[in-house]
Amino acid sequence: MRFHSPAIQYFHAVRRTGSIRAAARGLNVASSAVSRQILKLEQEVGSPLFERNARGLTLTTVGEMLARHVMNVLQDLDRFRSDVASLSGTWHGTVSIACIESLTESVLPDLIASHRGRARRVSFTTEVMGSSGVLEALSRGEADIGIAIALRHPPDLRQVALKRFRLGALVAREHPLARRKTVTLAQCLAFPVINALPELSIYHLLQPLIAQLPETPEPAIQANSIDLMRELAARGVGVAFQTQLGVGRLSRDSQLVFLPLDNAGSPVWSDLGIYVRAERTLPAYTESFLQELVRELGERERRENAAYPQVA
Amino acid sequence: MRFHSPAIQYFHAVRRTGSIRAAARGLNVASSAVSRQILKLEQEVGSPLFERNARGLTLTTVGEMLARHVMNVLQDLDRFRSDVASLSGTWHGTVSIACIESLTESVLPDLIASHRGRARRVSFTTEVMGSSGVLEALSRGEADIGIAIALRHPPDLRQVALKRFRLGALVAREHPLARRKTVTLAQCLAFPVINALPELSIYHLLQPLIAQLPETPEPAIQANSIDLMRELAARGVGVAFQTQLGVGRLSRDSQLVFLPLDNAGSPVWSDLGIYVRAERTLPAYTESFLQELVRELGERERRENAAYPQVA
DNA sequence: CATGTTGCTGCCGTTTCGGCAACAGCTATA
DNA sequence: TATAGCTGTTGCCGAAACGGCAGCAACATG
Repeated sequence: MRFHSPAIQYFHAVRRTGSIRAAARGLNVASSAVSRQILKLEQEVGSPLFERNARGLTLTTVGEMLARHVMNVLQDLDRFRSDVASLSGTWHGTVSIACIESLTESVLPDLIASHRGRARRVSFTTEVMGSSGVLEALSRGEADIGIAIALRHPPDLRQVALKRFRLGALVAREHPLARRKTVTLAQCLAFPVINALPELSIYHLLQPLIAQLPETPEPAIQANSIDLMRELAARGVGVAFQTQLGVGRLSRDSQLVFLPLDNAGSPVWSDLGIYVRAERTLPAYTESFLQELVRELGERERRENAAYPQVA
Repeated sequence: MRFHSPAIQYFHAVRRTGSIRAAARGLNVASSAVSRQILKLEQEVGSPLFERNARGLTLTTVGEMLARHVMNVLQDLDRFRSDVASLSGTWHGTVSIACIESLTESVLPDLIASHRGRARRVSFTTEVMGSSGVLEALSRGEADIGIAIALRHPPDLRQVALKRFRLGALVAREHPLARRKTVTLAQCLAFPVINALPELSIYHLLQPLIAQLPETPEPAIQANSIDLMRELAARGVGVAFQTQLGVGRLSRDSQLVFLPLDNAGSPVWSDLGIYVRAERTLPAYTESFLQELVRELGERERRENAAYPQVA
């Protein structure tokens, strides 16, 4: 089922690899064939598509425009294929997800497991990265669904849903703060804290609030792994901060306690966005999983915000 | 700039014409070439795309799926072309509009004229048809922008905007009703009326209201042309019904008077929808005109609904 | 300076494409 | 019922496009 001219596919491969020879290797063809198709494309468009650096190729402005078109074509071809397959009862395909770390502890594994239970032929590829990386991966067509902190997103992406979760402190069961219902940032900073490094979005949520406090916090541990921070908190090393999303099981086993943050009387929100390329119709199986993801996150949002009292 | 395999374009032509030979004529190639490309496509998809009737070809279910994909590809190619062109300062292209008759008197000619004044290189194709025809033309990819009475639209279309205009009676200046501010349907039916035939949407707006009246109206003129109905009303033949959109100039010349309908104390609305294919990104010049169209219709909606009193 | 990489280009065999003419199947008309 | 006109399909063959091989110059890295 390859009814698009080779030029399209070759161009796509060259854009991804940034090199003609590398693309040729991946396509199992001679590099000369790839080179010629690119040259032919440039001749037909009437403008160079790549800048030839000595160490590979970079897209020109026109090249980026064509890349957008080619991505639309190939992604829609994918959707068409899945539509035809689903007509003959065969539902198969791969859902590719790019997300931030908060989802890996409970939300994503639960969802994928339950989905695979129903649709065995749908496989998954998930890649964990930073919020901006998620958006970029989506833009480059390297993922179908993205979950990230809701920043300003580029116009080629569409925000399917926006869910807010309360940011809270994570402490061991034996921690002095553990018996409270909520905590303020100042109360936490009286103890050793496990700070997020700037590459984590939690850093950018908390930093402005910390800056407002009169006292400078005592030296603390810094980390860039949500998982590590959680485990550290469980061992009583200090107070960690994250949304309750990343702490489902551990808190069920009662090793950890989650305390919603109270910032001058109001909660601290962490906004999670679900993103998709705008110029695209998803394959049925991807759309189906997306709906479940939105529903599940909405469910957790409702449940968690009901479980903890509003900070008057 | 034809970097898509001939099969795609041939398939598209065959779908439109419903015949291989007709498509071949339009493409200036031998019919055998077209036939082979279609056969090759069917082989690669693994399923027939057309049903061979003795008098031409009809799409199968899989064929319709491919048609959707091909339309997405070709329309997006169009957008890409316009993007490249606009990069070199050249803005040209054709905006294709399908709309109902109410727009032809004033809205569309005004807008097109003013737009061509600014962007001389953008040309227009407009086709007038019934509301359902507008939606079908859009679905088939035969128009870029559709304006129709806001019915339930198929999922492959997107309603860009929804504007409501008051339905009213149209009478000559000398008509006995002409001095009123508003009229009820019953008042109109005391005079000869010019009824719309079922192919016009006005019929479906008024019929349920007429059916509620106790008295059966006296025999009247029936027509399927908004223009004709307007001219008849101007000559004092009877009372016509339409939105004020279709009566801009004549009422300015004071030959006609527009009287908003009052139906048991509330206005009678005619909902106008602006539609676009959902799985599509419009070329810049089309998008630009679309924005103007939405703005202009919104402007008229505001102006007209302010010009006439609310029926308490 | 040597080595490895990059993209590009003749040369040539293979594949694909398209035009011509003929064929079978069907419909409408006489 | 016979004929004319349409439909899509199929061999045959020339032309165009494609792809592989080997070699080229340009540049980066050691």
